[in-house]
Amino acid sequence: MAEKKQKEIPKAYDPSVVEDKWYKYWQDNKIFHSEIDESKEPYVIPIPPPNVTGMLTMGHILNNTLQDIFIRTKRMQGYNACWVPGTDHASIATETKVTNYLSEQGINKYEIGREEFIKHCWEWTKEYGGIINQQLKKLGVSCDWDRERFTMDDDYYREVIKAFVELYKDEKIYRGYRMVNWCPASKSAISDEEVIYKNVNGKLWYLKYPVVGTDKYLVVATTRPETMLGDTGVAVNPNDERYKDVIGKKVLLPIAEREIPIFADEYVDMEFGTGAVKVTPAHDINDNEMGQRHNLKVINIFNDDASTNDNVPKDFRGLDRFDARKKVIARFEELDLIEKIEDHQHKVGYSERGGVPIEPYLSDQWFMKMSIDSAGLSGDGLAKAAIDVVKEGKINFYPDHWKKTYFHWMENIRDWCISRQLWWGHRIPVWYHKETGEIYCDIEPPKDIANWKQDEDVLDTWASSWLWAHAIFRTEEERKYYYPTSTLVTGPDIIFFWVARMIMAGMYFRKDIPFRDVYFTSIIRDMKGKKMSKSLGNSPDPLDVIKEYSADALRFTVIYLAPLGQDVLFSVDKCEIGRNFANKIWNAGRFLLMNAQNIPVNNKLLEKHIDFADEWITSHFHLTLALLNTAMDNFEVNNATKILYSFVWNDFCDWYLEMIKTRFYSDNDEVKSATLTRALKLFAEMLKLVHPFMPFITEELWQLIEERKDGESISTSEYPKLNSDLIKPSAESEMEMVQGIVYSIRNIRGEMNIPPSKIIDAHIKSSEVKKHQIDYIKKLAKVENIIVGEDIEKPGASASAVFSKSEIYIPLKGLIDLDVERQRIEKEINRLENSIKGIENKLSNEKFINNAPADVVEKEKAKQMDWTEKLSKLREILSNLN
RNA sequence: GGGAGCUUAGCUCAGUUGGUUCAGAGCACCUGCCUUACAAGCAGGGGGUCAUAGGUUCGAAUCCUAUAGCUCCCA
Repeated sequence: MAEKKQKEIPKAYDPSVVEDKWYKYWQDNKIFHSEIDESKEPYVIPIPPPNVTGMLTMGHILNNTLQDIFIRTKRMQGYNACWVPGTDHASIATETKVTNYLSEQGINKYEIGREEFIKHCWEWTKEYGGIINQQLKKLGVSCDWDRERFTMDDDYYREVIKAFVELYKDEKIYRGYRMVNWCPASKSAISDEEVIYKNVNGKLWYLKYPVVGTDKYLVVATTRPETMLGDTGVAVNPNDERYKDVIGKKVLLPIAEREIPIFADEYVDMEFGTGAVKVTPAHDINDNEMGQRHNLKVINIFNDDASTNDNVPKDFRGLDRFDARKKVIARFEELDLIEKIEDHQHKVGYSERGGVPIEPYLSDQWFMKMSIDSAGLSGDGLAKAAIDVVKEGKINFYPDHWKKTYFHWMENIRDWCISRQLWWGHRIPVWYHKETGEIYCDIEPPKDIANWKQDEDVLDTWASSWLWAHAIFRTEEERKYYYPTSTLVTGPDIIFFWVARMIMAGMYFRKDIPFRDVYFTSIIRDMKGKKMSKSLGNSPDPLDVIKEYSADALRFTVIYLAPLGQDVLFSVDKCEIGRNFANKIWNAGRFLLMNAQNIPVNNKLLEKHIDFADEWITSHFHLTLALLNTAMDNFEVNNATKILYSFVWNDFCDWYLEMIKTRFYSDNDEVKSATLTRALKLFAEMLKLVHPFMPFITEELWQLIEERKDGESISTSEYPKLNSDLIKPSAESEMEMVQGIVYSIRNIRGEMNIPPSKIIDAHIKSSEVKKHQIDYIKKLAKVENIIVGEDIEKPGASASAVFSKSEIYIPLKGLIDLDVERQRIEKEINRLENSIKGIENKLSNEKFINNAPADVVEKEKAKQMDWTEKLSKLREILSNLN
């Protein structure tokens, strides 16, 4: 390690080599691996498993950086930190991809059969699976990779099946012939949550149905004329005067030539269309409910791919639903049964994965009981317990307002359709007896398997990932130790899909919450506010960004830009924030390490030659730590980055490092040594605070500071502990004064356009400025000679400033521009006058004096005195100038 | 139709329990600097009626009401 220091430290930080080197080091040394350790409290994060075939997005970057910040902080704070990574099998997404891939090869899924198809799925998974995890490693995430899980792993699979059986035996799962959201593209049911509603510019067709026994027509308005083939009634509102006389009569349904009843139902909106609606119980959820109320026939007119079936007239069979629409319209036109066609914008449900309009469709499906009863109190579904634990504050949401959304959904929840007509996934452990139709449900198949036929369906992916929080742990012993987990970091878009269901699963299977805190991340948008997505092409590839700016820079930038609960407007060039910050840290380290090549480090001198600058930076370090701890406790991670940024850049670099330079140039070797030793120690502590945010650069520098043992890492070093005793008001105020004087002088330099090369002097009239502060003021304000005294007279042709009780004069013979100086002073006088006026108004207001707390009044009075004093000094200066 | 969130400097955003050193940061802009850690930098500076209108209060960016605009979720 000694040679390392001798090496030239590059001027600019080069992350490319450093990042891969340390990630390998961390893995080789199992820094992130966790085992049960009863002496330590566990801190656990279950990763939201990305799709096994997914690619890293900016959303993943934000989400995983947050998790890494939490877990790294807790690890350093002495918790047994365990972050379990993994992927889910994404049943419908993966099956769609594999199906498409195979059909490109001319292979039909149904021809090769289930087993063969699943083999292809596994091949696909092996080829593309895990890419995302390799990508995550580039980000520096400290997951325990030895614990990586996949929802289709044998033991996880078994866990899912076991859960199904348990729920079935407890009568929480049932099979029913129900109307579900049918995706004709994947020929499967999907859940309510997988339906995306889009605004569609469609038409409203007004169709004339002849009323039987009259020469009149009843006009119905519809957005889906093709479904008329399945109509079994026409409904009107019972209060609708227009239709009172036709209720109870029948219409002759055109094309189908079938008589169907006209009936009254409160559901019908009199304002919409003509006030008369066609009713298709097989293909619309509301119609289905009306049909049940009025005992209507149910005629299913579609096959599972949404083409018309044999329940429609011959000419109309075998047509895709959109072709059927055209043909129905054409026939109505021939029959002169269209009254009019209007443009009409309405919402159409689309299948999230299939991308086609969903079809409400009656089929046999498996459901899980969710609902609470109408009073919202009990019910036999799973929702109740999950509502309670959030209400009782056992689980916290950040931001808290997501609770409202959560409760609203949970209280209106409907039973969950968990069966999918797919092959890639957990096959439902139910067998039907070939002779008797008897149902058998268990983990193991029936012994006389030849007499049974297994259900063809698999489970919804979320019906496997809802077990994630406990199923990631393999043994009961581990579950006892690691469960409940600590923090879940996820997007609000899956609050229903996943968060709510995990809570239900936790309460049902473990009788305990799955996690204590849920952090909902922001959504990453582009600079125009559009959501980043691959299809829009506005999402940068995170790996390119890492290559260009470094993982540390990307991490820091994303968090810096992402306040809790707010969306993030991101563009790649914003990563300069993180890159520049990393460079700043690098150069601060470089400065100290370069000095360490000439000045010996000696820990025995740590407490020697301490002055107010050291006390001040230590005080500020602990002040910062206090703020940082509070921010982290409240999950204000974005705030935490700002706290760190300002300490590192403004306090440590701008002031402290500049101040220790005066001592590095001292001729007292012990002073030099003590100063450097202390600075390095503080720098190392600072690196620890930054480490969870920027793991790579901090590890690199930490390792350069001194020789570390094999396998030692900043990741497992001890996090700084807050020591409030070290927060010293005396040092803070002393520093404040030095800074104030330095600012004043710099301001004069700046306003007067005096280049740094120009040597100036300062005369300070003050009883407060102490000898030991003068060197610092000289160095920081670039002043050659300073005269301090209580009776200093203002030298002629000088610029002036007042800070606190001190008057500062800069003799500027030949340099001073009296107009500029006058303006400077007048500006300051103006500012003061306004402030004082405000305070005077306040203090002359009796109500303020009477009502405001005493300390506030005192504060205002003190301010008034200080400012008035300062004002009179400035006025004097101004008048002398004139 | 119901709900949630947002509106502060040219841009992107902070601002916890209401108190003129809280009107702030970064970027951009202007001026001066290659000052032996850093030009990815240093020093200085300009810039905002805190969406609008009312209200509560001694005092409002902060609390309440209404209005306008934007975003999202649910039906």
